[in-house]
Amino acid sequence: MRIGDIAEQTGVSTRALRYYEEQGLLSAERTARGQRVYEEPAIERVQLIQQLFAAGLASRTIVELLPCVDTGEASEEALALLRRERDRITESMAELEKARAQLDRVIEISLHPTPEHCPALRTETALRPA
Amino acid sequence: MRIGDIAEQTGVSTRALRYYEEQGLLSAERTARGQRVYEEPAIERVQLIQQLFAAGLASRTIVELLPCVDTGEASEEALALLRRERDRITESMAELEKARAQLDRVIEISLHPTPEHCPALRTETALRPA
DNA sequence: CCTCACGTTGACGTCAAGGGCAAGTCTGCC
DNA sequence: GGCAGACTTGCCCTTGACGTCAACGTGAGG
Repeated sequence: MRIGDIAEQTGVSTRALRYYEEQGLLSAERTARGQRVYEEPAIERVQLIQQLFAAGLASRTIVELLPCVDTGEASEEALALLRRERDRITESMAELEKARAQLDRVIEISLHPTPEHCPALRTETALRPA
Repeated sequence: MRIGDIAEQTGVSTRALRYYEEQGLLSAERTARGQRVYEEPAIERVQLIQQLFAAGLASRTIVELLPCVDTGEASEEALALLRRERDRITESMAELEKARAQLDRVIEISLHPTPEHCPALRTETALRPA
């Protein structure tokens, strides 16, 4: 498969794919004339990379973790990195949940306007009658 | 309170606070000579802004939502925006969860190496005996 | 009055993940 | 063998949330 095929099947631009290669995230064989040739596992690989990007991992972090994903082995160092990133993700999820709760509260209030929280709704005071 | 106090109490840099003002996220009175003066609610406000940033909202989006947060009222448009962002956050959380699961899997495997998944662990095939 | 930390604006730098363009090359198909 | 479309590298551009530096004003204590 050539780069355009991978782009089509993953929804990732060819520019991005070349960028991944540049960053050491994705490797490809080459034809005699220099064109990139991919095997099917590349699709899965690209999707994994996208997921990790979406989770806020930096390319430099991903490049350190991919070998572990491939071999199933992780040095102490790599293991620590894995755990740090996992914990960071967990924290991010908590942050997202809090932010979503804030938005939900505003949505609720704007849908059911009651005198108490009309003027200035504060997280704490809005719940008390005072 | 002056800008340094807010910075200290929120952990947000003075540069960031001025940026927030520039973006219309945070307002401040001024002394006769032009120095910013904040009231205490500014602290809460800054923390809210940080939360929304952490949730991936852009400053332009936040600037549209803050009035709703203050008044508890939202136009149809604002309400739609609120819902879009809430849904986006929900999606992000799902993405994070998937990525975390991937990392957890790598951690598990590297901790309990077994022959099956040593060579190349694939999401699907790793579960089947092959 | 001096000092010195703190404040001001303005402008430019950074960093990451690509976008986009140019100029040239390759491939597949008629 | 010719053409269109896909591919190559190289390079600069973009966006957002600030960092950083410069050059200068402010204000409270000694």
